[in-house]
Amino acid sequence: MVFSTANGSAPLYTQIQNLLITRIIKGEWSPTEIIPSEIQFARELGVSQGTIRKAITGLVERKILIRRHGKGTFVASHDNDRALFQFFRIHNKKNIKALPESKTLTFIQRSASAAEADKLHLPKKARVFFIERIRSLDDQPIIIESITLPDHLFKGLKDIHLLNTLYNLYETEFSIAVHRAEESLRAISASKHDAAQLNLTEGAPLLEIERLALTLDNEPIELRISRCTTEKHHYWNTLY
Amino acid sequence: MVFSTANGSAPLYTQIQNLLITRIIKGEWSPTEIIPSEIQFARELGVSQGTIRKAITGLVERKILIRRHGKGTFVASHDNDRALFQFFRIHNKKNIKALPESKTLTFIQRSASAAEADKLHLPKKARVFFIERIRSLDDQPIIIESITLPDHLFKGLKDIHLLNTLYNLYETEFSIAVHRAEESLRAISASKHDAAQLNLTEGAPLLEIERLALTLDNEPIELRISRCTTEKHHYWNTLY
DNA sequence: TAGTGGTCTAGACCACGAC
DNA sequence: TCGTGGTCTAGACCACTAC
Repeated sequence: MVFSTANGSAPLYTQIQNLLITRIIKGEWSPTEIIPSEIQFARELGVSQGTIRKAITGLVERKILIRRHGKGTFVASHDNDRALFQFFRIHNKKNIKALPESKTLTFIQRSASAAEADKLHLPKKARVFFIERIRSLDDQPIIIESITLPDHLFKGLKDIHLLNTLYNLYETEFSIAVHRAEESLRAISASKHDAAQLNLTEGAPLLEIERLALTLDNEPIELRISRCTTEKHHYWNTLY
Repeated sequence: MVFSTANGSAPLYTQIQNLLITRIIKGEWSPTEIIPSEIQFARELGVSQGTIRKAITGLVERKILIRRHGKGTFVASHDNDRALFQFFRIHNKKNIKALPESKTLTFIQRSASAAEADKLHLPKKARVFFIERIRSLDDQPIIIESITLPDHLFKGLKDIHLLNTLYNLYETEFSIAVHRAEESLRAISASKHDAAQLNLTEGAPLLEIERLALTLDNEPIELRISRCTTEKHHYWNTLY
């Protein structure tokens, strides 16, 4: 048995969860890839299938793994569904969401601001990619969004890449899997620039969403600031 | 066996979950009260303890029940912790929350507006309680909040009641348990009234949170509109 | 048909809390 | 000490997917 059973040690299934997470972080299996079956794991680790099931169930709940009945267990990935249902919270009046269209305004490399470096855990003035884009819902420009990415993680990123869903792009082209995102929301006044892009008057109230995307390893890899007009849309959340 | 095992029927643990939910809704056990032990349930329902455990685990995850090791399983309640950690999302710059102080400005009964009646599933112009209050964080007025309650559910509600945490009050005084809340967030401009109460200039951007609180039975029981200045605070959310 | 995850059982043993 | 929930096992059988 590879696990500690000493008095006071964590339960087996917790140790197995940590083992799985470590192996996923090491890249032993990538998003969308299948992991060994429960029975194989049970044999490999010398525990019962029930214990493996319990460990995997926890990771499924944390959206680290996905089970498919009859097929196997897979590392979670940012497909369009996840982008839309887990990570996009802007709804229209009927409380329906639609994947927005995006138009890139700016795509440059520059030095990180002090705030960006701080939030992305980068050295002062580290190089970053900076992207600005407009997102439209129902053919109306609703969101102006600025995205900052550490350039050492995204070597070779090109303007053309930005057509895809970003988190899917990070995964497939740069082997960076976003696991969770932390958002803080504020109300601000539209700048002249914001207002021009969103067809509003300067000073109009905008919902500002600052999002930091993190990997399973808790490394911040994207800072995204979205400013949204909420005349016809809103940010939706459910509390339990 | 009281359960269906016909081909195509839901799993036992799902049927047991539904049974438990039904019995909680009927009021067989109230928030904070203990429910029978797993072994008792297993005997009563003629299934194994493992199946009961699986059913209860699901309800614990949905925050309908709470387990206490060595003590028993209890119906979830809105204590201060839950109010603060699950249902209050306003943080300060250090990303710390503090339970706000409240000062009541208005406490009246009146007819519901069309929007209120619609959202609370009430007949047109049904009578409601309407409360307006200011909430302060760190001694600063931050939030102006208006609350609408169907008066038939809150018979005898008095101004004096409002000193408590509201969801706890609903539970203990009116036997109404809030299970979840749906929020929609927008940016708006402060009205003259808002601005005066929050020491702001008219037109300042405010974060407006419209919250509908629902019971386990999916009945809406409170409509709450909070307008927050986000100069020194923000709304915090994590996505997975 | 073979392999996967999904359900359910019966039972042993552990850890916590109240008495 | 007793009753509670918590962990872990071994095994039966079901349901879905692919071949």
